[in-house]
Amino acid sequence: MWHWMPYTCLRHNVAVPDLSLKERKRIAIRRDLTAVALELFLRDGYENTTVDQIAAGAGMSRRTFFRYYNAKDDVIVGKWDLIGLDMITALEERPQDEPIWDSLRGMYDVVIQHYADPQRREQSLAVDSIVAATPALRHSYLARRDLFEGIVTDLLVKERGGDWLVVRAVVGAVTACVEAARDETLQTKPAMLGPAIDRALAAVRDA
Amino acid sequence: MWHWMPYTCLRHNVAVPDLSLKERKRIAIRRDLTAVALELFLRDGYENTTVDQIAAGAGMSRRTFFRYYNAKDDVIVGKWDLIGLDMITALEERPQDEPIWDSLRGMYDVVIQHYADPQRREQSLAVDSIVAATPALRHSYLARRDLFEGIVTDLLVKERGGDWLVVRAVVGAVTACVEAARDETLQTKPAMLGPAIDRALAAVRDA
DNA sequence: GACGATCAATTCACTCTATGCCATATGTGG
DNA sequence: CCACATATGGCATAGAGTGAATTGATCGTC
Repeated sequence: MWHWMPYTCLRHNVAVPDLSLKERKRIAIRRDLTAVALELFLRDGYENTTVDQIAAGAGMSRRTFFRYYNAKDDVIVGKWDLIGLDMITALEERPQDEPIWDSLRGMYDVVIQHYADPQRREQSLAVDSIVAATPALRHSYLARRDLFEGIVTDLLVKERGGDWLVVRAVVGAVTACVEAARDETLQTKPAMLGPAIDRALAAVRDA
Repeated sequence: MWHWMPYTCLRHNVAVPDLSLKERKRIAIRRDLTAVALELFLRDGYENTTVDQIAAGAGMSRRTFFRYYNAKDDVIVGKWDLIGLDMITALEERPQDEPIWDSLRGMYDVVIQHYADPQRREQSLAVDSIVAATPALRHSYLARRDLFEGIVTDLLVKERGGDWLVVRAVVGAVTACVEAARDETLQTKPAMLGPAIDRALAAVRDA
């Protein structure tokens, strides 16, 4: 019942150079919905905002909202799918003979870049603050992260071979480092994200 | 709105040697509920089982069910809180000057022990199979794991000092190794859990 | 043994998410 | 202008979760 393969779906959207009018319309409406939702969530909190309010704010019925996002949390957590897409693309462009540890570190440069852009950063920090304040959204985020780790692991195993257990463990370990760095730096000193990631990675490697 | 500090609460229950009749009753009822739920979930699946059915099966109303478990998934995922308690106890008994990496590895012996006991293993494998088959429960499990990692990190930082970022990263990395080992071994070859954990840890350390 | 207090359980009503179904509107191409 | 596909809205429903008031059982006290 959960989202119809977000990554492959979105990837298709990105791969096709010029999207059809219909698809562009769809993306625009989704953007509208997230914008409205973000505003309401920041003002009233996630739990105190109903889907009806979001839908009404974007000028549509609740039923239509669920045609664009299959769950209330998707409207906010779905953003990560797009970043995840970029990360996977970045990972695939890495040289095949590179140690996966380094490939993964390189993959996460996408996130660092993302937060380096002031435009995106402001938006993302707002999202992060809502997620941090809402257990339910934190759960959704963790679920997405888990899904993402699985996809990355499968990709690496398929393209480079190797033991699934080992690859999965390394993917999880690197992700844990990034996550720790995110938690520590993001709200107060987002510029330090990169160094924090490297510090965490170094700590794990010679722990 | 989420669970009233499961760990501290349960710890209190365990610390106090003889529980009051009321509390023992409460624990017994919770056990009944999980037993009924487990049976229904295995037969019909998690999504196809309503809270009403579980409550009726245990001879109570839905409202009363929610007095014992604050959410439907708690009835199944809540088991991990107890193991988590044992793990934290095991961690606290570790020598203070031991490298945290080793302390954490020792802490996870509790899980290995748990699956070594044929009695508990059968029960836990049933739970695991349901969780594996149900995305929603997987999400709940991830949330519990995240909470647990936070508690462990805070404990280590408080008792041994050190950089939060580093401790959190190491905790996450070790947990990721255990999780990978669990995923690979549990359903098919549970006896190999210990070796798999060590293999994953070794792989991360000299990746 | 009766009485009153206390706490658990039940009942009822309600909100909100999510989904299926069918009618209707909004285009789009012939 | 019409037929057709698709997007949308409205309606109905199931199920999770919660609050409030009521009933009921248990226990100490006299």
